[in-house]
Amino acid sequence: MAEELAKVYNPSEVEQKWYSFWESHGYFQPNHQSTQHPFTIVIPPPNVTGSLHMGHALNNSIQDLLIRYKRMCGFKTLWLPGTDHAGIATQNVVERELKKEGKRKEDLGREKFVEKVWEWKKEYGGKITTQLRRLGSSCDWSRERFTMDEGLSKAVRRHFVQLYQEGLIYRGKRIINWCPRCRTALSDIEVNYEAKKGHLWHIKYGELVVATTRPETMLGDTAIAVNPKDERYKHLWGKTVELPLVGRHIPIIKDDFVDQAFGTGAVKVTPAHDPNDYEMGERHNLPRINILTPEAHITLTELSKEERGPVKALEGLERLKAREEIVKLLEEKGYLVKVEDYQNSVGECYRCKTVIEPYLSDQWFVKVKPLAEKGIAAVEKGQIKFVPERWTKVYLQWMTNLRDWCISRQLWWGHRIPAWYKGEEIFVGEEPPQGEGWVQDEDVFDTWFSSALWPFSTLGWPEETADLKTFYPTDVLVTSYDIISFWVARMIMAGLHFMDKEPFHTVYIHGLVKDIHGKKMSKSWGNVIDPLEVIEKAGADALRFAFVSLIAGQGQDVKLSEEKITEARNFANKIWNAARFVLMHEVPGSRLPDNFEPGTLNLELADKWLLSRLNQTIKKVTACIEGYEFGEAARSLYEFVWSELCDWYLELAKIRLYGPAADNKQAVTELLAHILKQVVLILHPFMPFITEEIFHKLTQGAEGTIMLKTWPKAQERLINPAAEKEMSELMEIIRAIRNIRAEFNVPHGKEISVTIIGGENLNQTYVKTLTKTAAIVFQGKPEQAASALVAGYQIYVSLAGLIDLEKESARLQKEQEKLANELNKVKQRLADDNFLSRARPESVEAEKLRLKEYQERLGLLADRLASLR
RNA sequence: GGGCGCGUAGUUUAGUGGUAGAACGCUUCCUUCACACGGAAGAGGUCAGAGGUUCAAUCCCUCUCGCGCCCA
Repeated sequence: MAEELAKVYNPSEVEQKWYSFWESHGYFQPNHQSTQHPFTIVIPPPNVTGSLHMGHALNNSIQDLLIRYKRMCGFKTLWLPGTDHAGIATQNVVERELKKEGKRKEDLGREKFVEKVWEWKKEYGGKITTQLRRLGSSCDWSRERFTMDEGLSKAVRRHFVQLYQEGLIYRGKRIINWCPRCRTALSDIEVNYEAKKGHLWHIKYGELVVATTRPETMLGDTAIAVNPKDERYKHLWGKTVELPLVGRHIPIIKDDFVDQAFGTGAVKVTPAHDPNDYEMGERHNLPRINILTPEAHITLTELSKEERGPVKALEGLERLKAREEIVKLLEEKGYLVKVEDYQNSVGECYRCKTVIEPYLSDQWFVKVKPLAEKGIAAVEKGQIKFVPERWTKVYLQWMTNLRDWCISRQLWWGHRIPAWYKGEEIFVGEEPPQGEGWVQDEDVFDTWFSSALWPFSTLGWPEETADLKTFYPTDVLVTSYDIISFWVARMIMAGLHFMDKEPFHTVYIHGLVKDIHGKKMSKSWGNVIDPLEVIEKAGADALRFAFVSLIAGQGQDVKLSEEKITEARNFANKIWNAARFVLMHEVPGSRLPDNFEPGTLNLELADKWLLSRLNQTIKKVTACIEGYEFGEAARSLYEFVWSELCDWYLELAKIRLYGPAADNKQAVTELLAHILKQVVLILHPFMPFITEEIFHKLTQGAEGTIMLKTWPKAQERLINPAAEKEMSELMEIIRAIRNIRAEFNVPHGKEISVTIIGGENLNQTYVKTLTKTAAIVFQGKPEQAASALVAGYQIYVSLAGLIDLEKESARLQKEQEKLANELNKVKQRLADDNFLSRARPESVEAEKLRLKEYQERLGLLADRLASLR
């Protein structure tokens, strides 16, 4: 007998052991199958400041499942890991640290601050990669990358310089989204719009009344606009009005943009503080007067001396405070006509939720249109497929409505823009310019400007490395739908432009992890489940299996609960105990050869049945993984292992294992070992740790790691419909007898006698063992018996002294009712000429069969009932 | 306003043009030698509502209601 296993599986004892075993042996590296076709995934790089949350856990469970599967299929498999420098987020974290010491980053200066971030990164940045290891992720850590590595930084410079040379990058003063807290520009998609309750202030401008949600910006008004179709204001065209408080004279202009139904139909125009007003300003050549500092405090420096005087008190006020004060002033001076409640949508910074300020400043932009066109074409032509398919539309919609991408950020942490200035001169290049007096641009790039290159910068681009040649384009990108626009679209554009080849052929989009009620997990809700705690308590395998089995077909959000994790943990324990059972009965030295052929054994019905089910399961699981139906694959494995293998087969195997015949014992133990081996192989991508542990116990270490074993191929000739049919009949019969035992409270230990009319050819041993039956006969209807009709057999369980005639009659009547109901439906259908003439002939045949069957069963039921009376 | 998704047992859900499946929870029984993180049996569903297509709709189409998300 082999080594005895613990009664309860303890994941924490084995998981870390196996991970270091795998990593130290280099099994995650692609060189094990060096002759095969490559299969590559690049990890969506988590923020270097981050720690593992459930979103990562789901995302990486899926990637690892694919990677481990492909590796077993013999691909030269690379899963390339790394982290992202996450400009704003990381800078914020370190700034917060500084704040604890009472310092601001300006106190350190740029160089010292950036040094500090690097230090911070060195100390804490590895956290998430350790955590990814805990999850079992089989990433090739020897190729780990960071977006600010020298190589990747070079790639970013190349990215910028080449686009600049191609005329796809320009610098200019534009209205951008400004976060006054982060004090940087943001791209359009980094702003989240929230519906907020606000007010609409109606203010008298000369003889006009304008409505505005932002009265504080009036200091920068340079026009009033009305719609040219608006007859109400025809008489004012071309005239000027005096701007209240400030006294500036501003023109009344006509512009189609103005919505006649908004407020009074006349709007104030503030070109420096509103994107639409900016456009109007462009069309009408209006001056742009900036009235806010980068911190969004009022500044009057662009006002003339005369204008400044009356509003002097506002200088330096924060924007909301300024709003209050200006409203107060307007009211005092009689300019305020009325105030209405108004709901409008307010942009917030996606990092810190501060209200965004449309702000006029010098920034770098990418002309995305030409890049987007390629990105659209690649998807339309099917070179890139989204799974599930519906995300294609989201992607295309976004790509067709792109505006130029603002890529400069006023941060210190990030890739410094490789542009230098000397007076009016500008130099753009990968290396600094020669000569004196050049000053480099202060700004850094949007982090996404570097992560757009991730699928090839990580492989060595712009160098033509061997890795780049082998592994680009990558195969599948696995990510959630919330970064399709941030990241996926941009990688596609960059890949097509720089590599002339789409970066991946498939984008697998999964949902977000929510709590059981579909609510987002957040600290303030208190509904966060920490993946590391789960791994600690239930094991990484359980967490992974819980996730994967929760994945539904359409990429819905995943609702995670403690219960689901417990279920998965219990499943791991079930697998463990099945293995324990097999190993307990293992015949010493009966190690399975690689070419073990189960068909050569002396097989009986249950064996044939299980082999058939196993091969069906292999087929199903393989097809599901290939078709990205991971949830279905997991459910099918669960069903096979728990119900078919454990609940039925192992119980039937015990007949031989605990019985007298020694030769049968040999066959069943070998078969069990074979089955277990196959099971752990197909489970391995789902639950890597427990399967490695069992595989090692089973093979006594002689076959090395399970990771590099070949993925089982379904053997068609072992698929046995006859055996499946026979077994399922037996299972029905057994269930029926058990049901009778339970209904009539037959004591657990008491053996019964059963009659199965016509059941001579059934496997009696199975029925006897699983129903505690002493004797089975095949004819004669016993008195004092409960009966059942299944699979065409009449079954009688003798219950002398136990039968309650009332109860049995009630049971049968219930059955009769149900059947009569069904029979009626069938009769109706068969009486319908339309059905007979139009339904498929097979359907009609099936109905006729059912009619016959129901009638027969009803007849028998009636007999039975009559005999009870 | 435009778009997308979802409404199936108490809960979370799978699924299919032809008798609706599971898990958890619940009820009853069982510490039998793989497992009580277990086994056996059972109760529980007008498949959101209304129309339509069809011989036949939970499934396809339209509308309504409810929930969620994205974009403007």
